[in-house]
Amino acid sequence: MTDRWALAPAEDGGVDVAPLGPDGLPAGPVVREEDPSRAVRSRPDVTRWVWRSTAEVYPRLLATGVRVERCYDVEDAETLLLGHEGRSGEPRSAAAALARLRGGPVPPDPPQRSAEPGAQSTLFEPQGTRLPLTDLLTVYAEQQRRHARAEHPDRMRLLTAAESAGMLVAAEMNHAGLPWRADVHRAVLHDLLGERYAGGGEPRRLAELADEVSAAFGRRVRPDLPADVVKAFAQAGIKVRSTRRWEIESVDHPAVKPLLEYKRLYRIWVAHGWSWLQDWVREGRFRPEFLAGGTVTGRWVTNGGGALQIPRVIRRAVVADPGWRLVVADADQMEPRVLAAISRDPGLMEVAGRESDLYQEVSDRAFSGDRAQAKLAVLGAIYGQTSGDGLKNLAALRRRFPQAVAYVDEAARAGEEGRLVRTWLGRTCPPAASAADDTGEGIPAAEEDTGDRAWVPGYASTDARARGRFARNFVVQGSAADWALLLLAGLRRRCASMAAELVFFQHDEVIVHCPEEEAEAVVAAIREAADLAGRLTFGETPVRFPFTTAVVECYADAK
DNA sequence: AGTTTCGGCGCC
DNA sequence: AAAGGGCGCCGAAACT
Repeated sequence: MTDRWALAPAEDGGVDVAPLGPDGLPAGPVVREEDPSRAVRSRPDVTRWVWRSTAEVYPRLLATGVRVERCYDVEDAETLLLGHEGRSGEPRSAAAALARLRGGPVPPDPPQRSAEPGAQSTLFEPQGTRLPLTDLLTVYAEQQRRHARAEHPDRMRLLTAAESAGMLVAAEMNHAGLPWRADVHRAVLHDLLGERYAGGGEPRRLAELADEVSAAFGRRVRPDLPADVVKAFAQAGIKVRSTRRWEIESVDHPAVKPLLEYKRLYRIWVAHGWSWLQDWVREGRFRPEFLAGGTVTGRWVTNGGGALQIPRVIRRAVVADPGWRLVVADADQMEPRVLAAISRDPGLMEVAGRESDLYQEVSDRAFSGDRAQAKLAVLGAIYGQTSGDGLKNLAALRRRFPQAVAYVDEAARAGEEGRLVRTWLGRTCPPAASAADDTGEGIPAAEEDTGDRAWVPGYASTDARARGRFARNFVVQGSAADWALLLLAGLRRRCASMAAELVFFQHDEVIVHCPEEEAEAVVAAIREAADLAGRLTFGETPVRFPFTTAVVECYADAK
């Protein structure tokens, strides 16, 4: 029978549900259920739930122990479809989509709230305009037709399905939390920073380093104030334009060493110190809010706690529960492998078809054995390096892997010219932030007077160049994010039959928390999911996506 | 006084 | 060696 059902929260705390036919329209009556969890639990044969917003519905289900196999997130799909259609500036709520269909006034999107420490407030609040189930399905049915009009309909369907799966994963990670030992964290802080003083001021070690810096300059200097430091260097006869580490490092002055150490420890103190611990860790779990597809490229972001920037020394505090393990899995050289897959460059695909160190392989072929140079060249090509040794290295890369370099060059040109640029699955980079709706898409804004100027190498404006670099990186980083979604979806599926839980994801790295006896099965599941994700995302190519996996009790012991 | 931007740096 | 992509976070500085 029907395996797709739709679900829409009602005003009274209940939900409306209805089975869907192949056309995406109701294939049976709409039923009102008082208890959302029971509505789902009592329909175990449903393999995909269509709903407005995973963030609205799914946390409530998880709180009562209910999980779903798949979903389709209408508002996420709307965002992806609008982007693909070159309409990324338009409101993306389901209500807006409905209004566009009916020709009424289109409501603007509600402002996004930012997370507050420990608030968890998003769990029970609808964060958008509710839509009656029949209206939601009107939007859904039209979205099905819009998929068919996409540049690659099958890929577009895969993209929206994959990102919906990612939203389930994100909600489940938010629910599970990352195992966190506050006592270990405190021990690390004490070890690095020394005792805290009453009143919330700097801990002992920072105060000592500040004194050393002041002594070296011969006057009181606050090392946390860049302007103060620049002035102090100037008085010592040393011109520095900023206090960035790479600029200070080469300066010959006794203040440099304690200053750099101060900056390192200061960073840990303010970003992951005692107040962070107080704010973000509860009952042995760090609970950031993962947001799938939170960036233009499709990379995830987190709200609160800086979960994607946990310093290495602090990872000591991430410890598995007793009898459990952390399976830490890191994709090896993901971005160049993705470049091989999307460009179909024969040489690079052959290199990426091996599981061995890709940079070493590239180096052997194009850089006479200098791995570091090869790595810089590959990353420079992806990031759009414009100067330094990178250019010389790029030439060597271009000779050996012309199709790969041409692929990112073409993306850069499209970006500079203001054309749409897409990932392999069809996530689309807006041409530029529109002047009307400048809510900060992260896209460098277009200049007003360059629209009709032909693209000439070397003559593009600074802004156009920035857009070019963005677009060049977008196709690789974004396609990598496409692949990562498929990986997560596959891994989630394999973990569903185990006690294992996904607890962390960071671009090309995933952590699974599982009983010790499941660890080897999880390692195997990651490899299988990676292979499958490679085939599903990019089709049949020789490219492999190997992982480095470690089964550990403590995150810091991985790699 | 409250809000936004900046400088710097953590991660990939 | 030098500076090219994506983020979030913090305090201070620069606004209103």
